[in-house]
Amino acid sequence: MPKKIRIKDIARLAGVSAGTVDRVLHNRGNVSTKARQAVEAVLEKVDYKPNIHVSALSLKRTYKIVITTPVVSPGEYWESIHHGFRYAKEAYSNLKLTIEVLTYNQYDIFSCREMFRQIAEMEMDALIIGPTFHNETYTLCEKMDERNIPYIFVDSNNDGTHPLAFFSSDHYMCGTLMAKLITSLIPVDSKIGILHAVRVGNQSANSTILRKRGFMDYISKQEAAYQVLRIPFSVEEPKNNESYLSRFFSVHHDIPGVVVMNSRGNYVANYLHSNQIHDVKMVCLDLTTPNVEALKKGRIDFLIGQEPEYQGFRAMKTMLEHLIFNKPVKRENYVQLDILTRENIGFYKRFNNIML
Amino acid sequence: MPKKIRIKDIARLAGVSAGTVDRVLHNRGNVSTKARQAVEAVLEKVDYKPNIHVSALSLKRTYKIVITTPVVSPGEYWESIHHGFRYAKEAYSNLKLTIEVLTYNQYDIFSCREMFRQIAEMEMDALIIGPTFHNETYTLCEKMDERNIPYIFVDSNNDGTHPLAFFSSDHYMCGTLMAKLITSLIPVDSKIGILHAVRVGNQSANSTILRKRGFMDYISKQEAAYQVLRIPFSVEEPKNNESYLSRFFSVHHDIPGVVVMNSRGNYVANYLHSNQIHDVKMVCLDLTTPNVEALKKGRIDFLIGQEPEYQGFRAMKTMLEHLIFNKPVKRENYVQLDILTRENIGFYKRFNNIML
DNA sequence: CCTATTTTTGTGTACGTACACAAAAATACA
DNA sequence: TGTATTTTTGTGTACGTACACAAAAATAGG
Repeated sequence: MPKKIRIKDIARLAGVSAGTVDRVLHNRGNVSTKARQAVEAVLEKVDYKPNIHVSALSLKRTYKIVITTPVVSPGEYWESIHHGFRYAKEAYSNLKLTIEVLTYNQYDIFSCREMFRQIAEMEMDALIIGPTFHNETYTLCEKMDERNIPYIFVDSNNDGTHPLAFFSSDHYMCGTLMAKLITSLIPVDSKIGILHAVRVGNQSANSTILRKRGFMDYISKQEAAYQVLRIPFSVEEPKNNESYLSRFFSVHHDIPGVVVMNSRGNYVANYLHSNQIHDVKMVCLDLTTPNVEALKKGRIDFLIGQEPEYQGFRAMKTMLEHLIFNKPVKRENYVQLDILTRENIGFYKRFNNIML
Repeated sequence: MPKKIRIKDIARLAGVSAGTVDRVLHNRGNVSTKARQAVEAVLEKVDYKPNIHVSALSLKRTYKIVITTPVVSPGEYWESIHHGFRYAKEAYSNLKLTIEVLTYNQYDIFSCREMFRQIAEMEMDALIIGPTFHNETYTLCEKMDERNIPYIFVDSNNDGTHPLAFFSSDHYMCGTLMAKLITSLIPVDSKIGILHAVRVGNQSANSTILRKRGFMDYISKQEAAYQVLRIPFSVEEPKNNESYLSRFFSVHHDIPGVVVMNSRGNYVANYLHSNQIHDVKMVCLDLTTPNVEALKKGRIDFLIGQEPEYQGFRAMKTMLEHLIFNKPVKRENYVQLDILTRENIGFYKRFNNIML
């Protein structure tokens, strides 16, 4: 077992002092070419891994990180992502961190535009973005690129930008998986109800669209001729949903399976239950509190999880380790698509134990 | 934000020196009743969380941990558990650890008995056990209890013993889940082939038996009348398996689904493929390399994962934090039952990112 | 009451890194 | 060449904990 190499060891091997090694490691400048080369030569040879816990302990300066995401509601998807942020912050509680959370209304493009305009001018060391509107996000990122401030996406990537990294599920594959699951539950050639709300004002290839594409591509590749029927639904304006659903299910009273591609599956599941419409198999998205309840009660058959806590945790962790320890970063990070049933939901850890 | 409380702070509040606080925290003795009470009173009030990274840094003594599990083969279940052990060891690489791995032949009770006899007498600070044979494990644990050496199980618990903790899947629920999945794939009232090898010499309620029970209980609760057929198979003596399988499938050529409750699902999947028997849905266990391949090729429909890397990681981590930092331990730890398909297997992280 | 012994308590150092500051070397300029 | 200035380098301290060791207090024994 090779002994751990320390800064002091590198200094000795390079014939310089520890201070010089430190300056080279952190690009602090004020190092002669000769000394730099000597240190770099040693670094080439040895496998130096700084003890990040000690680094954190010795760190003096304060880092400021800004987070912007859609508004957070209890028990919902974005709350889980924020849990991840907080958990990472605790894991690095010996660092001196200032974290500012700024949320926008994901159903109001003007709210987002105004918030992003402010953020673009703020003092900060790094930015974490939960994007919704493509153009607004793009504009913000352009500004960040200009100012040389690193940013990381959670939930989705945003085309044309240059993030340090993103943590997201593969939305297309998510749709494919949902198709696979619903078709395994229902007879061949039958109808499938599909509910996906496209957000007004969002011109981008957003996650729901990608999911739908993955879904339809899978269906069309099957030998069986499924009939996919769109169920009207609006997350923004819930008042009409009851009537949308009742109209749909009175026409298609024989529909054997429904897929919901946003996190409101519980709404449909509970509608069906309270209207005594049984035997409709359901595949839904996200472990929101009401969805999990519906799953446990057997009103939803499969629920897909996108590791939101993990996304938040990793985004924050990656950013901190980049900023402070200069750790190399993997840019593309697709998270697991967890398949949950009432049988295995109880063991799903989310957060209690997983990290650190 | 409340400032972090340190040993020094506790000392000041209790009117003693840092050394005394240290002695109380670590039960090192040589503390007057008065001083102890003063310190304990302060500890009641404040939320002291030692900085375990610094603790590790300051630690002088070496800890020895013994691991015993079945023999490890490349790409198989137990190798993943050992990956977890190693990963945890790396995560705590600033600790002074001596780890001794002693494996036994899980198909030879005498090999196990002899190995455990030796282990019972060895010098060590802690033991991690991957149990197979109930009585042999029980005897070893009795000895450990006597010697006051803590032990943790991975993969299964062992009745009647007193482990510090165990990390295992809920095997009964695993069987239930497999039943749920296979019945969702095949027509009602059809036949199901089930393959589960009971190990010779293992009288205990072992994991396979529990899985079978969970499976059968689920099936018998269904309205549909499935017919469950046992497929003969021997992991220990593979030479007859080919003929077992050919006999079974020639009789039951119309069987629509097969469940394999040990990790050899790929064997059946590939048999079916090479004998042009298609349209047999398969639900199998464990992400061994050959199983994952069969899943990706579409020869297996659902694969259940039991987080073996996580089991190993957590077992080691829990033991270290107990031994060294005196961290409170949760005894019962059931791991996730991950449902994998060819669609989501690619995102399954196992180890690359998860921990630390 | 004094000394010897034991118990209790406090102090100091190491661990590996960041960074401030002082010291030394190199360079500029007269 | 000598002094001033800048660049480069080395040293020392802090961070929070474990633990060795020395100092102080309490107790025992005569």
